[in-house]
Amino acid sequence: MTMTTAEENYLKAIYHLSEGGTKSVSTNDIAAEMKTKPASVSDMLRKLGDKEVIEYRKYYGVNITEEGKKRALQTIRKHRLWEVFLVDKLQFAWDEVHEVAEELEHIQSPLLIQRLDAYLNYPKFDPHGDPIPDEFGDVRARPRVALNEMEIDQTGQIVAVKDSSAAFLRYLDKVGAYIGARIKVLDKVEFDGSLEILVDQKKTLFMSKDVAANILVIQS
Amino acid sequence: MTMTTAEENYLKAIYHLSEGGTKSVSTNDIAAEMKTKPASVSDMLRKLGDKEVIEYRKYYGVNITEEGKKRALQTIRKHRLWEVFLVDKLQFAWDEVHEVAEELEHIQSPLLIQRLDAYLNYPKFDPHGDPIPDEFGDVRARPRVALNEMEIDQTGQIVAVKDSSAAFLRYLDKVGAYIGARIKVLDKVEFDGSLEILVDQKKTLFMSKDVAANILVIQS
DNA sequence: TTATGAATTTAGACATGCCTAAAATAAAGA
DNA sequence: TCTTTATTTTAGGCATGTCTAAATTCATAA
Repeated sequence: MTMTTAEENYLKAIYHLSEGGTKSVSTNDIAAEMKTKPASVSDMLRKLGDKEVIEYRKYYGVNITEEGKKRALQTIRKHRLWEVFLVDKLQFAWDEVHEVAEELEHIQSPLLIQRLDAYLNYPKFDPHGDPIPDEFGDVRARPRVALNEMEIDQTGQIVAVKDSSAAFLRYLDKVGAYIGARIKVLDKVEFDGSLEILVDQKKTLFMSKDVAANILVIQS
Repeated sequence: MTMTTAEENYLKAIYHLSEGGTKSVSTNDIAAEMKTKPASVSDMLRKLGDKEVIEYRKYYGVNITEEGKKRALQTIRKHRLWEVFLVDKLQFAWDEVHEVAEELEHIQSPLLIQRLDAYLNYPKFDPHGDPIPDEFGDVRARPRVALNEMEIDQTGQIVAVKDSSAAFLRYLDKVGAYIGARIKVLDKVEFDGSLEILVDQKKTLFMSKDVAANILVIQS
């Protein structure tokens, strides 16, 4: 069973929207992610349901199946391997690679991906720090550290929070330290363990040791 | 003005069918080349005519325009650069690369091609010995030598004949030494200058110096 | 010059993937 | 429970690119 480029893109979006939660994903959310209209999404969900890569109950959103997850991870694997290629071999900057990888990921050739993987020396993470699934869809989680344990000049990406209270999340949102933000430790104050952080290469912000201890980071 | 993958493929086919001759290319020939039906070709010719990459007079075949030639050569450039990448970097065999390159050539990113070209060290020929057009569409013709001038162990590809009489072409066809065949000189007889040739890595054949002098080869 | 046959084009269908507008459904509040 | 509102689906249309079958055009040979 082959999938079109559009089908692969929808499945990838559904996979990403499913990550973390166990709840079904809504038509509206998929439409927003794919930058299409809900009506187009309904059409596609019927098709993906027929192919049994998602479980689709009209009006109740979708859940991705095991088969669907496997497929999505293969596409993600290809995307991330190409990103490594573009950065490591062709000198692209890490923030220039996404669009091109979005096209390259749909090339159909298992041999190509196998050879590319070997050529890149079996990388485990892409230039954004995201893990590259292996050919079976298994991913190696990158070890997380609390932000307050990082040293000056180390960089990474915020991936989670320990305290997910609304108040804390509101605070993070306010200062611009969202999940996914790329950060660098500019300074650490000996006296109280507070930190100065550079967010997304532009904004600096100060936070107490207690706040930093609640933020989980993967280092890069 | 952007072109779809299908349009690019048709234009490339028309370019190849135009090579050499100055005559227009027929709908039937394009259909054969593209493995589609003449009716589908007619549809596409109208579209390509509207875009002014071909000159299309109903019932009289098509001629490619200068703009069309430029576009076709860009696609061919991408195809051949990817072939070099697959063979030089990913250890593909020269006869395994065509299908994959056929997909890769449609990736839209001038920067990618520019970087790939540099990374491959600005190759002038692809693994089949075909010239790679530069970014302006100019091609460097590979120098041709008569087969009888080649030395033992040298390899190349038959690209033309000096004597194109029907009798000679019939002879070539009979022994399997068609235009495009990849050959290797296995032995040369001092006494009469006759040669032993390996064709397409499987068939060996003997030919006189006079026959060999009529066969033009690009060396690889 | 006209008829015949081959090449080509047109007409009408179908699949994919998108859209807008209208209808149907679910969920939440009175 | 009933009604309102937001979400979702369906209906119908459009563009691309394919097909078969029918109509048209060209070119050749009687």
